[in-house]
Amino acid sequence: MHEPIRLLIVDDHPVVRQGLRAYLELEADFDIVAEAGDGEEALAAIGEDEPDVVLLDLKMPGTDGQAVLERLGGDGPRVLVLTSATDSERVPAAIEAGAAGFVYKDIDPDALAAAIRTVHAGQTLLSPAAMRGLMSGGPAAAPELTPRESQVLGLIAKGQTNRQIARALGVSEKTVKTHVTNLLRRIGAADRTQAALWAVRHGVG
Amino acid sequence: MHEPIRLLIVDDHPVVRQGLRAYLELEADFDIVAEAGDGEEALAAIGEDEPDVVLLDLKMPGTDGQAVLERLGGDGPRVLVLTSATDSERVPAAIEAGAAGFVYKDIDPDALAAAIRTVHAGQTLLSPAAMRGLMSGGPAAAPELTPRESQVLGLIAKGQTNRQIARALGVSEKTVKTHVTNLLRRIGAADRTQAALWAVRHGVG
DNA sequence: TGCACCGCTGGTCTTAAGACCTGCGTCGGA
DNA sequence: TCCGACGCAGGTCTTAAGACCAGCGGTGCA
Repeated sequence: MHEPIRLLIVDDHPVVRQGLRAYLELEADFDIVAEAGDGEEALAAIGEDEPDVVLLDLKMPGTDGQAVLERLGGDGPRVLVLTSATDSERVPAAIEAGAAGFVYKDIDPDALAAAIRTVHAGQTLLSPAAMRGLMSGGPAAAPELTPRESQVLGLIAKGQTNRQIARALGVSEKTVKTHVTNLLRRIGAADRTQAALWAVRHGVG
Repeated sequence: MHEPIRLLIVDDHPVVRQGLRAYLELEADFDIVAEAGDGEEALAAIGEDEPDVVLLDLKMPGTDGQAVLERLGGDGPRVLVLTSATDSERVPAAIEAGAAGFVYKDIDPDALAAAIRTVHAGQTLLSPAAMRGLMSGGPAAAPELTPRESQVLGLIAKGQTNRQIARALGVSEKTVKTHVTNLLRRIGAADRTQAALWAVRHGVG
């Protein structure tokens, strides 16, 4: 009778956490012992709930995934980094800090379950080719925004309110809100402030 | 019987506009014909209300003061730039674009009235020494934030919410809000997004 | 001693923001 | 024709944000 793998899901977006929980709960050998929305909560959960494997998003406001890894110092649970195309430049540093591997957030459920079992078994999820691919080239590609979303993001990055953007573009505020909601989801930002900072980092606007 | 000087006040902060109106209304030879909260409103007001002198803040989200000056192309009303210690690096470009002078926002009311009359009379408010002082040295000095305000601003610039900041600093959210309110006023930002962008530009955080 | 500044915190209130529901019309491609 | 993407816009609802009222205690300076 083997013990289930105790999992902690760490991501600042409830949608991502819920999505991961929804399919990880279907695996009989997984036990999701906690969720955390930021690094501090994650560290607390690691202390209290003693997960075997942490699914850790690196990009979180405040105490982020990298800080968690550094606080752990290679001790404790195995850490599987959740990343996305826009954030993969952080992965090498995370591996350096003790992560046992990484998966893309849009990985299919079976592959994710397999990745969890692999790191739990003490292996790492690193192939030299994959690491080289990650480290080659310049900044990560920006996610695909529609032309209008890019335009709205550019104006957010100039500090405009939705109302101002609506006026500038000659559309309703409701329409702007829709674009904002959509672009936030695409770039993985929780709010406009993060979106503005993202835009600055990625040379938008 | 001479005509009053028709004034347009352009600043995105209602507090600033109200403050200016409060003391300019006391001058018998001034007639405040309009206010505007951003560059587009300003241009519309210039077309409709035909001010003689525009008191123009350069730093506004969206269509800013510089854009207004460029759109005017040196035609139309005399423009007196409202600036603050943190924004004086924009003044030379504004003068280049046709502004007739500049005053600091914290100027005393009598001096402001005199400045308005001066530019209205066709003169400029530029002394070579003042311009040299503006253009010498590097980036403008940051306004004086308290240590705590700087700290909070740094965390805003990392995309944190008030709640997250409160947790990170070990204080109440109420306290964070107070610091935010105070620092927004000091740096002249209308909201946290603008504050974050300001911080990025000024190397805070 | 009085005052200003600082950090902390409570309260009330308004509103901008954002999530999530919906639907329409246009366009392009299978 | 159907479907997805896109842009536009309506609706409902929650809540984070921010303004502005207040107060406390500590510190430093005139």
